Amino acid sequence: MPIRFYNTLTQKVEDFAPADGKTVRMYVCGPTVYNYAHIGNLRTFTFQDILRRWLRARHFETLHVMNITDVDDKIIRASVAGNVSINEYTKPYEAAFLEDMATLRFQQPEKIVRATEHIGEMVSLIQSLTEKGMTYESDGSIYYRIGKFPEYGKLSHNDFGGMIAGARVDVDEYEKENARDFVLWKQKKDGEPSWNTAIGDGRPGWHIECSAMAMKYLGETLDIHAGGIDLTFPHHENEIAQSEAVTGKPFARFWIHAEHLIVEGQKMSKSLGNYYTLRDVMQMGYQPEAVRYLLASVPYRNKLNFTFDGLKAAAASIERLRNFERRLQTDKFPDGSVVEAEERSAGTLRLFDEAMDDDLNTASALGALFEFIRDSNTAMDSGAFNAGNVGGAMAVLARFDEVFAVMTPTVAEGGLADEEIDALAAERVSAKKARNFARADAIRAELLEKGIILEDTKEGTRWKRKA
RNA sequence: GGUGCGGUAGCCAAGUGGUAAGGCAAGGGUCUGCAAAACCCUCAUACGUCGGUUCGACCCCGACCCGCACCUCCA
Repeated sequence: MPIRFYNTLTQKVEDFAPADGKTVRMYVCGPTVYNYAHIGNLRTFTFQDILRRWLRARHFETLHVMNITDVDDKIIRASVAGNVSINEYTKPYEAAFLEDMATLRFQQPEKIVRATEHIGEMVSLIQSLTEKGMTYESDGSIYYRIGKFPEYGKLSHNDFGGMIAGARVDVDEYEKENARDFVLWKQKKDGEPSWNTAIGDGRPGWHIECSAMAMKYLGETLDIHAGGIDLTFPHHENEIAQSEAVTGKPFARFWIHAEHLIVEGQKMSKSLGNYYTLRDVMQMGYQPEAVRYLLASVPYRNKLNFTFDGLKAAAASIERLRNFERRLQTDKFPDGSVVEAEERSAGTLRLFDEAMDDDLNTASALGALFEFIRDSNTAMDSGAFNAGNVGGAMAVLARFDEVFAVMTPTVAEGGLADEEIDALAAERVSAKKARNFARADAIRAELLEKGIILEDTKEGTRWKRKA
């Protein structure tokens, strides 16, 4: 079975393959760097990372472009208020975002592009639109004339026909022909940043940035355009209008949108006090892997209810996975190989892949994985799992971690090094042998304090870091 | 009002026209110097409500109730 994705454009789950059969040309709407990313943003970006990783797991190459919006109304307002340039204002947030990406183990897109570095491309695109009669000027700004693009609304499945047919609907302080016409180029305002270009002194509208950058790096028709569900309208609808009016070709073959995240059953908002950044959550003592796991475990088209109970459950689930891996690595199994165990590994791999192929059904993929772990543990307990089966089981975990990427613990800064832990663990074993249980327990308590858990097993003492 | 999504056990969540994956929590057990940790077992006569179609529906159809999102900046 091929990979299938739900395509917002057709409202159907469709078989996916890149147009050239090899490289997936994918554009994702990245952050507007006017603040730290919140966990809602990060849900969408986690989805994008899972998407990317799965495409690669399925042996496609990726040409993945993410934009960074570093000029927009909010940025300008904040930088003016802070009396700094927009560049000075956005740089720290851009750096923070890249840091968050790394913390959550997102693979780097092949290209990360900034709006302010592509003003020329935007201007050219606006000029092309003007040549086609798709624009008009009003008050020195340039607008897109949606009345000239009959397919407007095809992505969001809204029928704007009535309004388009109607005469002038001026609901704005600006003179627009149609209420839904959107700005391509804003005339310069005093005290605000601007670029002096062939189409005037001003700055680009938000929507044109993505059309211009996507087509520059990926060509006229992308394989995938992804983003948060809220961007469907108007942002992506407008991107289609801008791009297709110029090229006459479909802008993207697949539009994939991630649902939003809510917090404790409510919409996340600063006023409700349930607005969290990754930094906030980590300061509360949670590991980034737990955040990543939670954000990845609910299929991307469902609303995700982010709760701290859920975060704890995610950490516990990761523990179970790591415990299984540790058991594979440290237990002594009989020589040989058990056929059923081999079949179990192969079957799980198949189920896992099928679930992921099915529109990235991560919940179902996890179900197959945990069933495998339980059955494997049972087999180990009853001697029906041999040394020759370790490789197959490790391959299952590797497949899982290729996309979920949560198996390796994040080592806290200033934490104990492995060697120090080994030494203390060894000292405790000696103490135990000498029946000095007080000292042994003291060491255990000390390590636990630092997030290290000791386990006594038949094969000796082993340790792990708390998830 | 328009468009779209969803209501499955304490919580999260998958799923199929033939009678409910998985995770967490909880209870029981194995192991152990006691613990901890780990592992195993148990855990929805039931899938928002009411009708209909069907030999049979949680899964199809209709109505209704509830929640949410977008239609304006928003991941």
